[in-house]
Amino acid sequence: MVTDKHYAALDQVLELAVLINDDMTRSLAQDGLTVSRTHLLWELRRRGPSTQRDLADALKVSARTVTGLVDGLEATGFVTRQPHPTDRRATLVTFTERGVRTVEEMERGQQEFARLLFAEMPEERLDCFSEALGEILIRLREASRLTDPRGGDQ
Amino acid sequence: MVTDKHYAALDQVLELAVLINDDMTRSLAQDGLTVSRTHLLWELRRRGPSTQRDLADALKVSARTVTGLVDGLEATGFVTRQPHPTDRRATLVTFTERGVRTVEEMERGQQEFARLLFAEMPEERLDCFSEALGEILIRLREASRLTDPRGGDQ
DNA sequence: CATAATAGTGAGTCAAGCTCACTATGAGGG
DNA sequence: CCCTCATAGTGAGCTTGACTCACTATTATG
Repeated sequence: MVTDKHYAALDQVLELAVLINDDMTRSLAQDGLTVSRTHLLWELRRRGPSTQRDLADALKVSARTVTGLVDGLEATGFVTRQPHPTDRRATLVTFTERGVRTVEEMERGQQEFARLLFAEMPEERLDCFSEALGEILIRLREASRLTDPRGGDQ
Repeated sequence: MVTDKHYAALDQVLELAVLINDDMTRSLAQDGLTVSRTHLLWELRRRGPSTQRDLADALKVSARTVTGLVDGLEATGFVTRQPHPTDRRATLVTFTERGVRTVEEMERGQQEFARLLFAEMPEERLDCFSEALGEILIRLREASRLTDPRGGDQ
């Protein structure tokens, strides 16, 4: 049985997804940054200097798309392409000074965002929320794994 | 203070947004339907026959964009354009038979989705989740209202 | 009636994804 | 050693969905 409560909760979840998305889009529209380019920067931060191939795999995007994103990020001075030390086919994407600074700013922005969402929430409620959300994510990941044509089982 | 718990919860929320988005994109890629076209269908369902202007406002999108979406939906036979009875500048977008059937199917899909996410969850936890999410949405809407250049205060 | 506002569209731009075809390089098998 | 195949990256060109600007047709108003 699906009750009204379930529907109400679903509506909340959908609204959350939309608002989070909007927020991301909006907050990054400076300095020629876009959502996708920002994803790439985050991934680069997580992995350190990487080949475009590795970035493509990590972002679940075609190699061609990464070429375009890196083109953009290079043009605006966030990253540079370096020759790969051992594989002359590959290039290493690395941060510039400016890129590092920008990512650090984005991290501060995320801290701010966490504060906005949760700072006023009593710990008990946060725990409950987090546990429920954990359950939901498990189900969602499972459903996603089953339907995703890219076969998201890593 | 922002604690590790806050960060963990934020990560969960971000993952939720991504998964929900992916799910929407994937589940609707049939019959020439896309996310935006589907949004328009939902809005049309909610409002009944509407002018493109009204749809543009409701979807917070330019009139030009709605023209394109309606073009697509008309081509695949989900909606038709009818002359407005009193204003000869305007056109009314209305469902075809097929459009109605499709929207009803989508509603069943949403029911299924609610079941997937919440059916196994004890009511207590669902209540707590929903309340916490409500708080969060209030803060998010507020933040969105402040930063949104379109001035989302209706 | 002249002017302003509104509804919709054509043309052209941009971001972000895709595929296909291509070059350059690397890795293995005879 | 060389021939073949795989891999890394890119050029060209397509799609969707957003945008703006300029335009037509119509309505509303001073």
